Amino acid sequence: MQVKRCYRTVVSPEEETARRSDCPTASALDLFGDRWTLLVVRDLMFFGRRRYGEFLEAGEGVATNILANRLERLGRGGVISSTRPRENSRAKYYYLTRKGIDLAPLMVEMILWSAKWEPELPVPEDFLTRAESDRPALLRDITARLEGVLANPGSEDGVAPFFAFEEP
Amino acid sequence: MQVKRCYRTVVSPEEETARRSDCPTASALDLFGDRWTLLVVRDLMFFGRRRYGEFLEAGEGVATNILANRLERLGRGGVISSTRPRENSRAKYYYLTRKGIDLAPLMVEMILWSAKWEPELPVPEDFLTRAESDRPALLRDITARLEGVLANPGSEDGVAPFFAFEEP
DNA sequence: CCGTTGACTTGCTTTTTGCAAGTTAAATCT
DNA sequence: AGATTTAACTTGCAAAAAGCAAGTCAACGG
Repeated sequence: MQVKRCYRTVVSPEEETARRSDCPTASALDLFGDRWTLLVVRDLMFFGRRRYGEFLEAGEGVATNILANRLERLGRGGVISSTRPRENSRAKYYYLTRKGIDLAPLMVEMILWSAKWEPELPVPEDFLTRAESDRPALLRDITARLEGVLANPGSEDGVAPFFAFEEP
Repeated sequence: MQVKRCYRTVVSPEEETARRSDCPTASALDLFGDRWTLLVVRDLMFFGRRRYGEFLEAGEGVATNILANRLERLGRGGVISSTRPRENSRAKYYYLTRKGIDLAPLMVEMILWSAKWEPELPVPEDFLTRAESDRPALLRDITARLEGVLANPGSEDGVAPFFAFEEP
């Protein structure tokens, strides 16, 4: 069994961007194939979180260095970007780019799969029924909100969480 | 910034199945949030690979122990299962369960996202056009093939790769 | 019977993760 | 205005996971 060599990204100084293969699946996994990256996408997409501190408090307990690393990776991957709301502000708002917004179908399928196969997880009923009855419409809704954020990413107005996923 | 604790799976003796949170996204990532797991799903789903050696030779270069670990994890997660084609045969055929087959929409969205945003990757034209023109039909086609395998997983007949992804 | 193949396991090294503590400049309070 | 707090990170170190090479062990093929 002869096997090819694997070359992969390095965490530290400047992460390489070499990809393992030309497979689209492998290439996507090179960018977000880990336990944290898609959670920040989720936070941006469904929970209206957009700041470092908000991601940290999201509940799953990312380490601060890992979060910083994943934000950087997503940024270099073109999935997110960031602005300061005002000049010289220390605050920083992250937001999904068009490429990031385009992950919505993937995220929705992931949630639906989990909902179906681990029914004890709390997924909002109306999310499921809307996904069932008219998925394209649901996706248009999600996308439209995110495009609103993208159009004015530095707005200091809070971003409303996607209705189906408001937290208690 | 107060942050909650993270508890996670362990590789060695008996992997725990504790989940980090009730979020469906986080829960899914607990199962397949890494660089290799979904590649074996891809192999089973699109390339007609179903044996250990075939996964190894897939081109991305998984280490043998990692592959064994991921197969075990997917098995425990109910995504795949395996049979021996004949009694006392050492050969072992892996196959997607219904839960695994249900990952098809996720996988397809992932491929389409990669194809869109990294256009230099070689994705078969007809896959893209079919996905564009009638995605449900494409998914039914993929699913039907996999259900064929599931109905007779020990068959020693080769599984044809999904037409769109045949290799050179 | 004997070397080969297939499906792993084991042991060790390197890389990545996790965690706690530290840094720095803006924002807020007194 | 000066002191304190907060936000967004770094840094250093320990623990876990990934990567690599080599080994096992029972069928299989000749």
